[in-house]
Amino acid sequence: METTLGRKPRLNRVEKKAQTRAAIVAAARRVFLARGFHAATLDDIAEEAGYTKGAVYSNFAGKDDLFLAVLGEHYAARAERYASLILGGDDVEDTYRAIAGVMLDAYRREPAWWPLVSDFSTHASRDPQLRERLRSTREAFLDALAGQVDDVCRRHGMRYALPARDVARGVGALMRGMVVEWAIDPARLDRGTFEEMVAAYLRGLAVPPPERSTA
Amino acid sequence: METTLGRKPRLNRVEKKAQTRAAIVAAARRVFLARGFHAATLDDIAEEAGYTKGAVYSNFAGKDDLFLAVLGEHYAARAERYASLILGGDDVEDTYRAIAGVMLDAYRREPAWWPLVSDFSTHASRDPQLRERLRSTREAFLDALAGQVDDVCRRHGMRYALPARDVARGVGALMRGMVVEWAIDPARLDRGTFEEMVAAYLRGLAVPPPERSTA
DNA sequence: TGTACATCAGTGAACGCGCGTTCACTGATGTAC
DNA sequence: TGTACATCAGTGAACGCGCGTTCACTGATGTAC
Repeated sequence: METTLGRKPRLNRVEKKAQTRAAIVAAARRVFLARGFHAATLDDIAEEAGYTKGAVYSNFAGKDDLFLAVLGEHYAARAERYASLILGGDDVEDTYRAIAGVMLDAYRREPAWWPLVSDFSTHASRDPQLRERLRSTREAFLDALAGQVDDVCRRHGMRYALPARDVARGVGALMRGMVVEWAIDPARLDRGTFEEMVAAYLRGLAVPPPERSTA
Repeated sequence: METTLGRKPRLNRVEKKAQTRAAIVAAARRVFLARGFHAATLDDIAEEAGYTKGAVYSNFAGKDDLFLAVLGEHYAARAERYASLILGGDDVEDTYRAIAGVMLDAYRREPAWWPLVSDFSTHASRDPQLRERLRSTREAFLDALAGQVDDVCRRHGMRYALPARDVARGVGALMRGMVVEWAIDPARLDRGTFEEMVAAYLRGLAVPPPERSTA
């Protein structure tokens, strides 16, 4: 005796397929994170989802297409969360460190995510069509981040020497690069150091330089 | 009638093996750059070098070991070149832009190099022994870069908020991250933008902030 | 200088293995009447 | 409501392919005497 909010025993074909697709994407995310893009196999993913490889091919064009689906969901969820996360205090420096902190926390939660995207990017860059799909997926995500940068500018009455989108791209690049360092040598992962790096980049990009003697 | 400086017709075993090894490393570099770490095969490499796969295994423990040899040679050559390259003018800003320029030129010359190292890093991070070998190889290279940072400090009578090694690590990270962006969307490769990013990072990291009214 | 033996860099072929993709098929769901 | 047929999500197995690694062997180089 379940309400309509509970698991419906009867699903039509469209609903059932959507459910299967979602299960595969969720399973793919886990397997990709656990094994990396190259080492993750469609067998692993199908089994993790409780289906066979055929089910994957019934829902996706192939491994690349499946990964793009995982990536799209990830970015959508991230953009939503970011939208209300980086508020910070009255000091811009606090906001800068908060930005670094949010990224670092995400990394600590899923350290394999960033290398995963890096590997897929290298892979995708060798196939024009795939590269274009990845590009547009990422660019949509960068829109959200650029919006955050604009918010920071508005709140603190300032501007940067580069377009908001490039400001965000740089922060992401710094993070992505440091993730490689941390992968090689986890001992280098230091919150204070990374906060200082991000803050320095944004501080140095601000124009005119922020005056500390405002308050 | 060649002098002793010419190609010696007679090579003893040690010399001949060293020659083979060098040829394989050089061929490996080309094939890795052309196809990427995962897609490059030992068959490709051996053929490119003019040997069979057995010759590779006679000189290296395997694919990973061979890549580390390529990496070691690259870093050695780079460290040497850097040592006399980033001189810059009287303005620190010029030096910052020169640093960005040197990296960008290297990228333009061999765009596949950075993704190659990123992919190998992800790969190596999954094997403790391999990761340690990569770590020490990289750390040696970072020593050279840290030396460059110290030179800049000495020349301009300044210091940074982070140890020289981390300053360098951050610049490298920014570059590595942007390379991923450029791989996805080559149109984003813009000299001015990247110079501004690197300059902003270093400018923001300087303590106390550089005074423009010195001259 | 010459001979007999030892070494070992590089050969060539096979091994062992697993992956992404395809495809004929099935049986539950959907549709037409 | 019931029947006959159509659809298609997911199955299961095979296909096609290539890779990293191993290994018995060879023949040129090195060594001992």
